[in-house]
Amino acid sequence: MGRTPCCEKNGLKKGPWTPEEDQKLVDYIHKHGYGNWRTLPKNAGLQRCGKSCRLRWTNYLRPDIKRGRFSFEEEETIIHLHSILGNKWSAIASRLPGRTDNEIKNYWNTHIRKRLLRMGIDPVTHNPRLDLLDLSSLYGSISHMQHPLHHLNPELLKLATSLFSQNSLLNNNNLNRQQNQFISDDDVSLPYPQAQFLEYSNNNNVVDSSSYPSNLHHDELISSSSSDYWQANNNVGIASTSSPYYYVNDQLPPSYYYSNNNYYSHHANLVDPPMSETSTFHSNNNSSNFVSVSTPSSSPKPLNSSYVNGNNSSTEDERESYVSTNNTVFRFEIPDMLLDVNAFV
DNA sequence: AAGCCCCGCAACCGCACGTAG
DNA sequence: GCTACGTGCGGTTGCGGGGCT
Repeated sequence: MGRTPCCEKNGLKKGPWTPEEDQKLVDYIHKHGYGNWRTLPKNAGLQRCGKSCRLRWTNYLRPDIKRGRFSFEEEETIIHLHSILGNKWSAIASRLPGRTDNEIKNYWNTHIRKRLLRMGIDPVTHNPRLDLLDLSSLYGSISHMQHPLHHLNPELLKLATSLFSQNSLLNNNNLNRQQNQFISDDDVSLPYPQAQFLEYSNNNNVVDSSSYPSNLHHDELISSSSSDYWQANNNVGIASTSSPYYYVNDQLPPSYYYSNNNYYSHHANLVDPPMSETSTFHSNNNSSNFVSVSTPSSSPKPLNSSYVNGNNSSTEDERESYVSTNNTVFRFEIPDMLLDVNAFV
């Protein structure tokens, strides 16, 4: 025996609400409160089903609803919570005062999701879409160096190891074997093999793993809840098993960092200048000794570096170019000469 | 100016879950 | 345990506005 529908469709209005209907609903709720949505429309003189009334009230008419554009902080919160909770819009909404699950869901689907896709990030897993990375070309360039270990910065080896460890290329036995030979002389495993951390400091120096807060251990990071915060060495960070990040300027949303008078997204394909579609390693003109690895950007929009921290002067397009996610970022300090892989061929 | 297309968002739909009788 | 009810939730739809040709 199936349950009866929430309302009889016959004679009940559907579609957009009129101001008169809104007023009736608001007046009734102000006078009698809400609850028992099935009988409410009849008592309020509305030709609507209770469900429709409830939706209208909770998503639009409720007095505590905050309307208008989402702030950067709200966006960051949504992205972060989504990386933890998935499509639990009501749970996410409960942490964003004044925002409804419907509003957040719409905003996700129309803005954030598309943005992540453009950035080469899987909006479901919040991981870079490594299937888009042409790691084989990178590896091919490195692997036929005569003495690669003598020339490569250990950080670069770490980077390559990390990337290969995540990439489906590892399923290729031949590549896997080569890689094992390649790194066998040194233990270059990342300190956090399952969770890569953005590492940088306020003065543009890369923060070594050893400078993580001394009382913060790997196991704690990996097992901590994703909303665990720690503060040490004047840095503020957030530990997240699904989308770890480590940021240092508590005035910035966690997806931004500051370097050489420019703000950067965690994702290197958002930095200025735009990345090439084909190369994997890019030198950053603005910070001469940084290398960023990104998934290819599919954004057709030009990028600029004039983003002003968090104010409302930027256009929506500008915002879209800069808003990032709390995802993994690879950022390593590598001498310029090492950037030219061909120099070792 | 008209037609078309795209996109954002409000609203709807169907299912799940908790609870009372 | 079964049924009906009330409500919550996530996915989807479709309207309307704006931009483009």
